Amino acid sequence: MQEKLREHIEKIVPLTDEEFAFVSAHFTIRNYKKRESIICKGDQVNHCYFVVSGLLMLVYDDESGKQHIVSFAMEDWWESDYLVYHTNTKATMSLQCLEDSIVLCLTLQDYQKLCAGTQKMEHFFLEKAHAGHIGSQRRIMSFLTSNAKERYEQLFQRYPSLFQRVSKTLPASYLGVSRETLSRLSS
Amino acid sequence: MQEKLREHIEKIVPLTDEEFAFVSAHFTIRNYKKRESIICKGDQVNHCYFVVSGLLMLVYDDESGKQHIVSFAMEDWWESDYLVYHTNTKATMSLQCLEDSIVLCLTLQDYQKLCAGTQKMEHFFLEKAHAGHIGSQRRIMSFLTSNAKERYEQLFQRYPSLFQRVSKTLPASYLGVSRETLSRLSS
DNA sequence: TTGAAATTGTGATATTTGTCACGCAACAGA
DNA sequence: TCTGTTGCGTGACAAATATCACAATTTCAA
Repeated sequence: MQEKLREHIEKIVPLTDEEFAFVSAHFTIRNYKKRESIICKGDQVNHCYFVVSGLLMLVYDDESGKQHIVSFAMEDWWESDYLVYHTNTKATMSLQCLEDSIVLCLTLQDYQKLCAGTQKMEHFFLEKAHAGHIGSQRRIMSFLTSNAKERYEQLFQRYPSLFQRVSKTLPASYLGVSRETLSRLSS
Repeated sequence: MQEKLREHIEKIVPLTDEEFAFVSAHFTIRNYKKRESIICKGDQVNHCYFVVSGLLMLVYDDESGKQHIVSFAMEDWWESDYLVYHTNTKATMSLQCLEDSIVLCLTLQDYQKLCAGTQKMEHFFLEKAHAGHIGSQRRIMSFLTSNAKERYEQLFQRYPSLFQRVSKTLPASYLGVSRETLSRLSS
């Protein structure tokens, strides 16, 4: 399990065995079943999560009861309600498992210790944050420049497997389209 | 000029005079006039920019000639075509001045030197990257949960001055709405 | 000052997308 | 196996938004 984390980090910064032992000691491992919630709306958010295996989604439920998927998190992804994680407020979103999943959990305190303790890890998280920012920007561009059909095609091209792993309602609410419209587009 | 940068950084990490002198030495200052382009589509992107004063926009022009505003950058903001900045490819977007502007420029090499040289700066940029990521996520949520009118109101509430500083075509193309629709919404 | 260009509002209409309703098929749990 | 739930497609219609056209106003440079 931890090996996956090491590989993942070492794509960006190489680590000695001792360094990785230090890093690794800050994570705890957890198993979740399909449909379980890792974070519920209103929770204190103490952890961010590295997905070892499985599939998660970060969801916002609006007042009218509609679900909006802010992001999916597949293997090797980091996820949390970051706004809340960094400001220590209560979760506005929930983080749910779409498949049985194994995650590594990191508390905010340990995250800060890791960053302060080894510049390598701070660098690693900086690179990840950049990648996240660039990814979000791509998604914003997609909203600005593309209609529903084009956004669907872009998502399909980027994550073809996603459509086999989850029901089509979910990509629809990630794309900001009703499931009926998505159904018509994809047929 | 550099004082603004120092204040800005010190909101996150305190710096000694020597430290700031070291940081400051990596930036060069530039003036641009309204309508000038700091980055043009196709350029090599060598710098990222800290806006001392003025107003910039990051724009993507699609094949059909439509303009899409990926972001505005006001005083105290950092901006660049980050994807390109970090991957050393050619600009897909352009960065234009909406007012006479003063910016501080940082090359990628110097950015890396700064990060490697002082953990404080790496930490500073990490915090900035998080804030950027959270901001993008907010905008994505806005696309997912809100119609044109609500998005307009959110933007207006967040940056009321923007609507006095630029023509209404621009907020429209930031919101992903035609200028006609925006005009009808705001009247 | 003056004339050209840019900005803005608004009507008419087309297009895209959402909503509601329904039936059928697949699937999971008792 | 039975049965309720969920997922999926699709028709009919409604709502949101885009597009095109035009006139009034403002801005700005010669």
